[in-house]
Amino acid sequence: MGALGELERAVMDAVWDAGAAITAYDVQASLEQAQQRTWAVTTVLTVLGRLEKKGLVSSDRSARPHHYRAVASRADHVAELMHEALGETTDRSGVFSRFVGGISAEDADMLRSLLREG
Amino acid sequence: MGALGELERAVMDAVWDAGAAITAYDVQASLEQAQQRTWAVTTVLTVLGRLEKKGLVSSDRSARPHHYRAVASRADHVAELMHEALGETTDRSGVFSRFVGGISAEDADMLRSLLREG
DNA sequence: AATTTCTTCTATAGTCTGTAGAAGCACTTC
DNA sequence: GAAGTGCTTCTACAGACTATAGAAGAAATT
Repeated sequence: MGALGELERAVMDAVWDAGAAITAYDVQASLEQAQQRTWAVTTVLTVLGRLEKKGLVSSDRSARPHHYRAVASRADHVAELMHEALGETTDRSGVFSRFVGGISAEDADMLRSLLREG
Repeated sequence: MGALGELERAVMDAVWDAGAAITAYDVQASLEQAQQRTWAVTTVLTVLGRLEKKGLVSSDRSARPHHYRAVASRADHVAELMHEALGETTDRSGVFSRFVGGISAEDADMLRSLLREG
């Protein structure tokens, strides 16, 4: 539900970029590499816990350094955010028109061909 | 920037629905009609002030009951949210594919024709 | 059993939102 | 011009959420 905070966002990026299940330590290392600072592992664990509560990650607690994985792909997540933004808006054509007007030619091409299929 | 709270959202809806510039009292009345409760005008004014700080509304403070208006249309706002969600995502086709897969046939038609033009 | 490794608990400070009273300013009216 | 009336600004507080991590507890290792 709620939008992600900055660190939560960074952690999700680490999880997504990992592709597979990773530990808090992996996330910690990934964060440190991506940003220019360090975080306590407990901080990372707290955030992972919150992300799990939000349904964005799931954990395997049988393995000893617990493993975390993204529940949905980044693409799924982003697409869902877009749907959420759209919501119940009645003026769909107005929204779509402005949306389409703001994307690159490449993006437009992709959308076009995706709409052809289906 | 930050996502809107529930009341902020309701206030924006009132402003958007008004179509033109409206006063805090108008918003108050609109809110009361839309929901099943009342708010102090000061509450509405505080929220309008916050929305102004966020750049979502602008105010004309020369008129005595100050007038507020939406800076962007609802469609603009929603389209911008969608762009923001998309952000720098590299896997555009993955996102678009999932996004398109989740919209109605009517929406798809609209998008298709909008993409044909331009 | 001692040590190391990892997790859970607990806690604090900061930001944001909801909520609105109190106090101030301006315009009208006696 | 004193007094109301209507509107705005100031100030404030409580609740939620986020960032942050130490301390303490549990488990695996030596």
